[in-house]
Amino acid sequence: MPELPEVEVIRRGLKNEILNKRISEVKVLSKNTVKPNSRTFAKELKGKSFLDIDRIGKLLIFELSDKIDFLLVHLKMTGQLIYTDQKEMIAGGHETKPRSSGRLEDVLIEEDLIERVGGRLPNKFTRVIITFNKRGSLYFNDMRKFGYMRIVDERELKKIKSAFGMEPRTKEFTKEGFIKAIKTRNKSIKAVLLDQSIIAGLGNIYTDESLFLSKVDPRRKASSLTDKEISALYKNIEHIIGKAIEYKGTTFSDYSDAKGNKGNFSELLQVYGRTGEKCKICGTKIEKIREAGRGTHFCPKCQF
DNA sequence: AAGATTGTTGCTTA
DNA sequence: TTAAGCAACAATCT
Repeated sequence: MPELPEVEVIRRGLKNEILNKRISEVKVLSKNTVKPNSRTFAKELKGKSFLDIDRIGKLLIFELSDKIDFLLVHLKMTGQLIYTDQKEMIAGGHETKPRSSGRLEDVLIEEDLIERVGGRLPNKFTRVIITFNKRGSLYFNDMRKFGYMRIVDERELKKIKSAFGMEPRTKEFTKEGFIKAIKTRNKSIKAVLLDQSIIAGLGNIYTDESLFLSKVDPRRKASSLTDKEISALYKNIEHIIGKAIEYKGTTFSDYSDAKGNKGNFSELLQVYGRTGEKCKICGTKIEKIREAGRGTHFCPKCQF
């Protein structure tokens, strides 16, 4: 369930840790997770380093030091990217006891990581391990195996990027452009906001939250929204995405940042996951329906 | 024990 | 072309 804010927090965290470090080892524990195949994947990464990490929508883009290829990572629903340079974590499989050095500092760091990640790494959901300079490792965990890692060249990257719509909090995300994008669609506003080719980065949580803040019923046809409503929606999307990044994302079940930390935005959620609870504005019970094929939370009194 | 679940793609139908 | 609905991907929880 990572959406734009969660992926952005991961991107920033990772940038501080792994740039310009030589990749010494690549372990693929689940072959369908990487494309095109395990052998090519490992070969393309080994010996290189990451020069930069970029993002479009929910897709992470790692620039490789050969200046030709890029590593794309999509976390889909349950993917996690966690970096640690704890030797114990790397050395010990989940059946092995941690081999702590015994130094107080190391023990504390290790216990802290276990606390945050919920266990030692790798765990049974670890699909890929990328190790740098024989020390720190980047773990790609993904319970449901929907996520992927993929190497592409510049041409493919360009093509993939072109399929994304405008992205909140960038200069292309203008009020005028947004109004036009909404007004010209006949499907529901919920479906439009979730459509990555129209607006990039919103998922189920921030879509429901933005619509609540804007007092718009998620079932409304996008084209039926007034300029005033769309303007409010525009402002609220910008606001909520910014706020969520500030709070390090929303942790519902699987999300954690690059260091395994949980996000703190959950406490600010107004409707998502609050089915049957009281609306914080009017006290009416929050309802959950199905719209655009997704569980959709809203206040039947505040949103119309 | 059937049904629901965060994201995305692709297929079918209208 | 556009939109809606659904299955699939896999694992877990209720």
